[in-house]
Amino acid sequence: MEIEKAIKQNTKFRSSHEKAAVNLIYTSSWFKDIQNALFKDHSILPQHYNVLRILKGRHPEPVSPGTIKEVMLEKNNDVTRLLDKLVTKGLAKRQLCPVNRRKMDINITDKGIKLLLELDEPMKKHLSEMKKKLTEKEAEQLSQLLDKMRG
Amino acid sequence: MEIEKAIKQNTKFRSSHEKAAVNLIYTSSWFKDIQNALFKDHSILPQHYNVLRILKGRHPEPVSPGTIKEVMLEKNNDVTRLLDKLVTKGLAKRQLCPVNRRKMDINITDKGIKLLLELDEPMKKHLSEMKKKLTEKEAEQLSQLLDKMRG
DNA sequence: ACAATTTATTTGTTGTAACAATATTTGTTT
DNA sequence: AAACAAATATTGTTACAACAAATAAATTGT
Repeated sequence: MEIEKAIKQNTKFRSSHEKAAVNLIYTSSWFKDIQNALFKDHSILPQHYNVLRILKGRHPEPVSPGTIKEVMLEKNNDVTRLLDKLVTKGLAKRQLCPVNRRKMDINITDKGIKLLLELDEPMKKHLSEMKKKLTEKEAEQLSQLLDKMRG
Repeated sequence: MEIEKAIKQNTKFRSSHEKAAVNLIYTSSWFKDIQNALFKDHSILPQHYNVLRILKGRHPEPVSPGTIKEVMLEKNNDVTRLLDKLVTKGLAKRQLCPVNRRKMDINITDKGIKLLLELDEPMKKHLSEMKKKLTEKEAEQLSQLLDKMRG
């Protein structure tokens, strides 16, 4: 559905750029609602999943909160308390970095890895839904436009 | 910058669709950070701005919280307390709807309209930044791809 | 070696988001 | 008309986000 109809807008947008901006916010919110539902059974949010993926990507190397923040999709988050939650849930562990004691060494645990494995199937299904809607070429094009938009 | 570099990803994405999904979240977060900064001086969030725009769009007709929720960009929000804030700040007013007393009549105030006017200039500037990065055609294309992604 | 600066993370606080539960009014059925 | 169901908004509660301030360790300059 076109964005005008999705938000029941009667007046036209002032420009294509404004329309694209509104569409970006609307679509990302729509997308995040779907993701939230995906993770809900495991009582985590998309941000937590994102961090677990980062940790697993470097496993068994530890990662510091600072590095996590740098590579996270949504940088605005409170990494300390986000990690608190993962540690409390037993999905990650946190130790003082012996080399630089200002830092923390964060690692994913076996339980965390297991959780990612469990989420693998639902995630694939989620992506396959997307593949029904966008061709390979369109997905690439979308990425390129988003890259370009950020300049 | 390409999304891989933006999030310092060493491994390749599993598919173009996964890349586009990650890029969507990353870009919308980036975009929202900019918007947050725009509204910060007035102590409101993008959601509040969005609601004020909706109210102004129908002014002087009142709008109910339910209708607001329907047409909001981010539907997940708590409309009641979002309106509480606007009312407290004197930007909107809330009265019982005389026709259907389950409903509330929400209106934008003069102060609210004035705030929108003040934000008009910064918003235009914001959009013109975007116009430097995407051509008219590209902005349209982006909207179309986002529409298509939602199916 | 010591003070000042920078880096890395945590903590405190306030505002907002998510979700379920609760009124309250209206509409529907018998 | 009374009972029941649906619609609409609010409230309560817990979790999370935003931002500033604080802590603590490493680095730099003198």
